[in-house]
Amino acid sequence: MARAATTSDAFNAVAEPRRREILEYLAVAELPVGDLVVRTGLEQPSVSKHLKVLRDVGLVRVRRNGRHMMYRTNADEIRPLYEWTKTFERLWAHQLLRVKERAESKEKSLKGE
Amino acid sequence: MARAATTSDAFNAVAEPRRREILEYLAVAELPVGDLVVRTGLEQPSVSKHLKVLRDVGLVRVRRNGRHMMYRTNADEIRPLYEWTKTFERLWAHQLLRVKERAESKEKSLKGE
DNA sequence: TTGACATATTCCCATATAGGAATATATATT
DNA sequence: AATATATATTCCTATATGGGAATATGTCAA
Repeated sequence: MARAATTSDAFNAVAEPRRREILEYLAVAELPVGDLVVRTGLEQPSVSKHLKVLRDVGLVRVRRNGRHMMYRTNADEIRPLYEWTKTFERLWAHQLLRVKERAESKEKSLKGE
Repeated sequence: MARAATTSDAFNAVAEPRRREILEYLAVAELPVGDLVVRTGLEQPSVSKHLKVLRDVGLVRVRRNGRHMMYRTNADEIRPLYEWTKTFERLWAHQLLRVKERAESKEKSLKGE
C-alpha cells in the first residue's frame, strides 16, 4: 500500500508546509488566489492545487467574486488536530498543570500520606 | 518534486493514522514492540518501520531491556503541532472566548459607540 | 555453541504525490 | 465577438511511501 492521499484528512493535508502557510494567510483575511501567489512565491498552478487539497478536506471555503475566487480558512476543521495534540498536554515538561500537580503532591506528602 | 518524507518533521510523521495510534499507546505506558504488534494488529515489521519513523523525528524514545526494546512517547515533540493549531483557536465556532468577545462588543454597542 | 525469542532491515510494488510547463475554463471589459 | 484577466486542470517525472515476504541482527538460556 502507498501513503495515504493528502486529501484523506486534515492531518495529511496539513503535513505540507506551504499549505499550512496558506491556511495562516486565509485565517487572517479572505483572499483571492493571486494574492496567495504573491505571498507564497509559488506558481499560480501550485497554489490552485494546494487550494484544491484544502478544499477537499474542508480546511478552506470559497466564494466567487467576479473573476476572483475568494478563499478563507475554515478553522473548525483544524480543531480535531488541536484536540488530538491536546491529549498529550499532561506529558509536557515545564507545563503549568504539571507544576501544579507536583505542588499538590508535595503538599500531600508534607501533611503525611 | 515529490511529497516530503514522513521523517521530515512531526507533522508528516503524525499524518499516518497507525503512527498516531502507536503514540497514544506509548503515551500511557512504556511498551515493547511485541505489545504494539498485538494492540495494533499490524505485522511486526510494519510496527518496527513505523517506530523508526517516529524515532527519526524524536516522537518516541527507546531503551533496551534485555531483548526487548522499550518505547515511549516523547510528548514534547507533539507540542509544536499543538501550538500551531492553537493559533486558530479564536476562529472556532461555539467557543468560550468567542462568546465572551461577542458579549463585550454587544455591551459596547449598548453604551453607544 | 546452539536454539529460541525479539526486533530490525531489505527487497518488492502499486500508488500518490509537488512542482514545472502547457493548456483549458470562466468572467469582465470594450 | 474579441481580448484580457483570473483561476483550474492536465500531463509529465522523480521520489517516497506502507505493507507483505523474507531475511538479518541481537540477546538470552541451556
